[in-house]
Parts: sequence; C-alpha cells; structure tokens
Amino acid sequence: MKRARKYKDAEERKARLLKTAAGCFARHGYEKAGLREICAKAGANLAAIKYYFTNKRGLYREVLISSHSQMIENEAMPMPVPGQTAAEALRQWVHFFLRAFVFKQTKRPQLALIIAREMIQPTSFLGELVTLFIRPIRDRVLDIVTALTGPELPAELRQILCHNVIGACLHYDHAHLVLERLGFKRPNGPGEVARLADLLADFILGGIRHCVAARAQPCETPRRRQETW
Amino acid sequence: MKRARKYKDAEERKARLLKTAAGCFARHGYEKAGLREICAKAGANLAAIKYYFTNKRGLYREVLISSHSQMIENEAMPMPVPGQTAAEALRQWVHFFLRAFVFKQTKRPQLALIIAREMIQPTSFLGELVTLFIRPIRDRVLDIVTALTGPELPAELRQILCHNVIGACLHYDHAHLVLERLGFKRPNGPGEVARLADLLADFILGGIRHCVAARAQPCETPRRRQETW
DNA sequence: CTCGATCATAAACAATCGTTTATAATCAGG
DNA sequence: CCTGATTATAAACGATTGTTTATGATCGAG
Repeated sequence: MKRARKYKDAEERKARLLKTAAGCFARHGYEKAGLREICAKAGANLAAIKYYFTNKRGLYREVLISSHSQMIENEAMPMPVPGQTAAEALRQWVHFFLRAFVFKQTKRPQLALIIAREMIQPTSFLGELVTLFIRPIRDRVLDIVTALTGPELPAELRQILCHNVIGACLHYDHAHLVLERLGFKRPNGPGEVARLADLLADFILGGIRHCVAARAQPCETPRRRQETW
Repeated sequence: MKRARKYKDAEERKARLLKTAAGCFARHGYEKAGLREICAKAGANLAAIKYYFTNKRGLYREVLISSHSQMIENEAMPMPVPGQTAAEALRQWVHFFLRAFVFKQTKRPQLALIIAREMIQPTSFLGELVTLFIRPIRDRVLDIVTALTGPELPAELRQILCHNVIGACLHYDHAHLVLERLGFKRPNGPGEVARLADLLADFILGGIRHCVAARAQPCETPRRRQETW
C-alpha cells in the first residue's frame, strides 16, 4: 500500500528524464529538441514521456517549474538587509545575478539558456516564466533603483533605469558566444566573475547617479542629438 | 543575348523570395521556418529554392548578406565627425542603434531579429555575421569609449565598458516581449525612441565616467562585495 | 519553325517528428 | 497461485520536413 519501490523507482527515472530534458531544451531549443534523443540519453523509452508528462509540452513545463524550485533552493536572490546602503545592495545583486546566470554556478545551468530562448522565441509558457522568474528579479532591482534615486523620480524613468541594469548584466549571458568571437575572455572562476561584477556595479551606479543628476539640473551635455547626419 | 526579361523576370522572383524568407526566418527561426510556407507566401514553387539558392542554407545565407547591403545603404552607422565631442558621438551612436535595431525603422526590420536568434542559437553563419555586422559596431563603440576614457585605461576595461554600452541598448531589442509583459510601453514613433535614446545615453555616459573616476581614485564605494549572505 | 538552354511545376522520396497503440513485464493484494 | 492495476517496451501511425526527380512550359538563336 505505502508506495514501495516499484520496478526501478519511478521517481528516479522521472528526475533523470527531467534533467536530461533540461539539457536538450537548453542546447537545441524547444522545437528542435527531440524526444528520442532525450529518452536515449536518459535511458528511458519513448512512451515514458507520455506516461509521466503526457506531452512534450508537459515535459517542458515540468522542466521549467522544477528548474525554478531547484534554483531558489540553490541560490536565492539577495533580499534587502536593514543596515545596508542602496549602493551596496546593488553591488550585491549584480554579484548574485552574474554568478547565477552568466557564470552558471548553479545546479541547473540550463535555466538561463532556456529563459534566453524564451525571450526571443517565446512558447506559451513565457507568461509563467515571467511571473516565476523574471518579475521577481525586476521587482528587486526596481526596489534597489528606487532606493538609489529616491521615489520622487518618475516611475517610468526608474523603470527604464531598471531595464538598463538588467540589460547590461544579461548581455554577458545572451551574447557570450559573440563576445568570445570578439576577443572577450569569459570570466573563469569565481574571482574573475566577482571582478566583472564589480566593474558592472561601478558602471551601473555611475549611470544611475548621472541620470538623477541630469534630471535635477538638466542639460549638462546637450541632450538633443544633432541632426547633421 | 542581353538578358531580356524572361518569363516573369527571375530577378524579381528571387528578390521576393529573399524578402519573404527574411520575414519567415525572423519570425520562426532558421530551423522552424518552412520552405513550403516561404514559397507559398512568395508565390513560388518549392523547387525554385533549389534552383536559385541550391539549399535552405544557401537561401539563409543570401538573406543575411542581402540584409547587410540593404541595411548599410539604408542607414549607415554614424562615423566620427571632426569637431565632435566624444559624448556627442556616443549620444549620436545610441540614437542610431536604437533607431536601427529597437525601433526598426529600416527597410529590413527582420535583420535584428535574425541576429538576436543567431546570438543564442547560432548557425554556421555566426562567424560571417560577426564580421559583417557585429564587429564593425563594436569597433565604432570601442573608438567612442576610448575617446571618452582616454587610451591610458587598460584595453580590457575599455572592452568591458563597450560591452556594457551595447548590452544596455540591445536589451530593449532582445527582451522587448518580456519588457512589454512587465508593463514597459514600447517607444512609439521617432520622438519616443529619441527620448529613450537620450536617457540611455545619459546612463551610459555616467557609467563610463564613474568607472574612470573609480579607476583614478579607487574605493569611493566599497568595491568588494560583503560575503554576509 | 526548330533546337537547346533556361525556368516552372507537381509529384515523390527519405528522414524525422510527436504521438499512439498493443503488448509484455512487474508489482501488491486476495 | 491468481487477479488486477501499474509500469515498461517496441512497433507503427500520421504528419511534416528538406531535398530530389521527372516532366512541361517559355524563351533566344540559328
């Protein structure tokens, strides 16, 4: 009655399927990842996917949510600490983000790739991905940015600053193949990742401060582009 | 002898195939774009692709290089102007980049999407794409950054700054679907694009200046992250 | 007109995809 | 052991893919 181990333990096989499926989805994308390849690498049969996940969609869905729980239990996003400067919080966040996404020190490094694909070629699960992964990250960054600029800055500007922050960081993940071809040596090891994170944090902090300064006393440099080209 | 119009003019059909193929490749990606759909929309036969381009790969290749020539003859990247501040040059470049890529005011708006895909899921043409499109852009930004920081800043740091610049801008293209779901209203029309470009230029200028300042007199804010989490 | 090269079209090919069906193997309970 | 539900496996299905073949239409030149 009490769920004794059957056969070769269904849980283990299911987990193995999820893991190798995550790898295949990350490498080839949802469309081109073949169920036969996944099953072969996981040592399972083709019909096992129908049995456990009913569908390819179902398999993909479970990959997403299992990657989510794996991630938050592996390395949670840093939350505000009482006696912390906003600048320190930002620096801390950049370190977290680069470590989790660019230099994928997590147990499921495929998640970042899957999200990157989903951004450009979304499936029907992009909505869930946004609410599960992306919006919490954005909200945290928005808090930090607001702490840096003060709430008197219009919300739209703070939102744009927030996207600038994420964009600058995410570029090192999304474009890493191009960056390598351009001669950029990928940070190797936690030390180099931390160094890049510090440089990025400096860049971002300066950018935010300059934006609020330019907002306070506008037109230090001519804001309107010259139409001479 | 002198290439009189044959049938329905092969050049026109080839051009129409290229155009609709660019759209399909941009919308569905290289793998999932179907030759049958392309031919149906272009009003051509399936075998015409083998005739004109020998392959699906050949078609994709010609889409890339034709998009390139179309782009540079449509809106060229701004080149350095003698009596121009480096800050002005940067602002000018940001305007160009956002207009060409984010708010795709060009004749072939598909190119940005194709490049975005190629970055994450590269085909064997990524190398050509880098030398044709991406490296020239990077080199121009690197020139501007060097003019801003001075050549005494280590080349590696200038390279990183350069990537920060491109990453912040490119994010508004790569992640635009996610940004919309996060409540970001896409800039609509040249005026709003110019406004976003100005804000981005402010952010970037402040970031670069702060990085050279932090390099000159280090440790204004604690650079090392605190390991308390 | 006739011939040969160029271009167009439809049908078929071989491979792969996700999904399903049919059947065999393995367990718990009676 | 026997039964019935659960799990595993292999084979096949129907659809779609890129590619090819075979044939027919259209032109310029002789």
